[in-house]
Amino acid sequence: MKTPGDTGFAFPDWAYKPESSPGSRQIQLWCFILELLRKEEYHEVIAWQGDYGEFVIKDPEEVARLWGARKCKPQMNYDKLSRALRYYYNKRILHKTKGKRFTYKFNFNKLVLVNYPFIDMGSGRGVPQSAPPVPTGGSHFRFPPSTPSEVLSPNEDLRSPGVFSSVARRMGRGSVSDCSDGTSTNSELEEGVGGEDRGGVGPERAFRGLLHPRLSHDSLFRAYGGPGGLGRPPPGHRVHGDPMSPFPVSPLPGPGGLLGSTLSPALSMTPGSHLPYTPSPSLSPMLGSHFSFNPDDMKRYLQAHHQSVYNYHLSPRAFFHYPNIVVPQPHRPSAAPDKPITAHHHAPPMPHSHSLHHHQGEEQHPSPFKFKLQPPPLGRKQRDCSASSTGGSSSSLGSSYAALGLLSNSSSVGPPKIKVEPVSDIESDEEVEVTDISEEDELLDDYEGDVFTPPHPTNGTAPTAITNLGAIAADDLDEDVFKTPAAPPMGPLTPSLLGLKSEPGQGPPISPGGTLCIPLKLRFKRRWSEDQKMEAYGEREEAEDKKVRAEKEVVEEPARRESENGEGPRRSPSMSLGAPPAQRRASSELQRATAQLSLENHGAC
DNA sequence: GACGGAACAG
DNA sequence: CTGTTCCGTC
Repeated sequence: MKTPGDTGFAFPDWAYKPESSPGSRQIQLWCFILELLRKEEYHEVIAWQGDYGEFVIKDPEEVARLWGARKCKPQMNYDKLSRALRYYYNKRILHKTKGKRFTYKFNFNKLVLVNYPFIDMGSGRGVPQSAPPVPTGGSHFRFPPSTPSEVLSPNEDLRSPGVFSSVARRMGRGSVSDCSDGTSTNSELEEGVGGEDRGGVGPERAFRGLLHPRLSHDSLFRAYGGPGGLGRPPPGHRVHGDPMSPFPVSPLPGPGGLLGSTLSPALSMTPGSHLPYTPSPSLSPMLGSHFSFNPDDMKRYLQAHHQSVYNYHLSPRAFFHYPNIVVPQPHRPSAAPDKPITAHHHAPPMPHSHSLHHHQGEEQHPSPFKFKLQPPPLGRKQRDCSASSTGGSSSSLGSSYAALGLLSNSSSVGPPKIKVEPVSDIESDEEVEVTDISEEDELLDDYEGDVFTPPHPTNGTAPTAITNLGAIAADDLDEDVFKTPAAPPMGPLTPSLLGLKSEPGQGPPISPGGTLCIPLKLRFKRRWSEDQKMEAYGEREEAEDKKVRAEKEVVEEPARRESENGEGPRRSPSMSLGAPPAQRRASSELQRATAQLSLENHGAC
């Protein structure tokens, strides 16, 4: 299963971002390092070693030379290169392994998360051949906090927790450079990613290819049954991916599957749990009136949410990332992820679970569902060139572009339909992260403590989950703490992912597979009531949000000036970050439900 | 060797 | 912005 060309992964060219971001125009050092790391031929000069994500530069000068060659900087030397590397510390892309010469460690949380979605993580393809040892022991996987100023730098929108965010954001903007210099790896990428795609795709692959990273792993997974859902290999199934791969490839065996492996503990809590969902009364027709489980109501209800989300929770940037993604065909609603096929047990009393049903037939394997991607809200230079250039070529690339809102025409969709699905989103995430640092930490700790089982020693098993360090922003643990959490093969992770830091007595029941067992109906109901509560909270939250913002941004002119480019307020008040856990949980559920519904509703597409 | 400030380049 | 180049410090 390795990719034909198999040099592992490559970064899509959208990552290049030729036009903007001067600094990212070319390959970035970390990409380059990764590139070397995955090629056997360079194992003499640089190789994975030690902890997960840790690598040692065996021949500094050679690496420098190679780097210099790549960048056309003949004068490059290790001293300079290392300076560049050091800059990554603050970005939390890398950190130094103290005490070991020439040894650094990647923060795969960000890198992988951000970059791998476009790669075939699902099949382990596209993963570096050589990879760092699987996590060994720590339960933590966080980066030492960067300075607050760094992390919360105004440039980062104040909300950026860290690299993860910044990288992701950059990605969204297309500025993250890809690892290739544009000459060497695109093909790889296509082969690796696109190539396999054609065959039978695993859902995750499809998702990844199609969606924005965050969207893909979080919302999508949740929407599609989360762990163990579609097409996932049976639990216990092999952990695939490169055994050595540092990238937590999807391969979580079993239910923890994509989610577990892909998501980082932190991340897991962010998107869903943080989902700052704040209902918008005006947009929620049903709120306050009546609610029934009849499909129409549900639909409206959810649509209202969508709207609400759209209007209040997504910033323009978010749109850029999730340009009206319409998920027409569900693959499989989250409700029945693990029991889908045999749904009879507890088939959720969903009114229109029909779509569900039919899919059940085809079940397991996922059809890569198609997304309708629509043009981003607006503005932004058209990066048609890139889109067109790759458009048809590789599915993955195409998807990537699509994800970036570049493929608007491909699916000539009329009026932009706004179906913002899984809201998990990006921006909100970020905001949340910042304001919720303390909670994040708690969550993380929680996660680490409870959910994360100590990584298996390098057993060549699946790499594990990538943690989202970005979310870790503030805390500081020293590097020893920075261990990769191993994705428990089975998925102890999931619970937290789905349940979002499920509190012992409170989270939704989780099935063994990590799937929620609550019937859809029930969930909706729950959501319903929560929404009502939330409404009440709405204002307060907003206020809080502002407060927080004020504190952080201080003089920054807030949003009074709603973006001039009518793209919608980039910072929506409701994006609130500080949503109480309960709300967050609810939000995530909403997301799930929404996704489901939306999927069903669009089944026709 | 590692770190990080500072100036500067693209 | 992402580096690159220098350089002083530990």
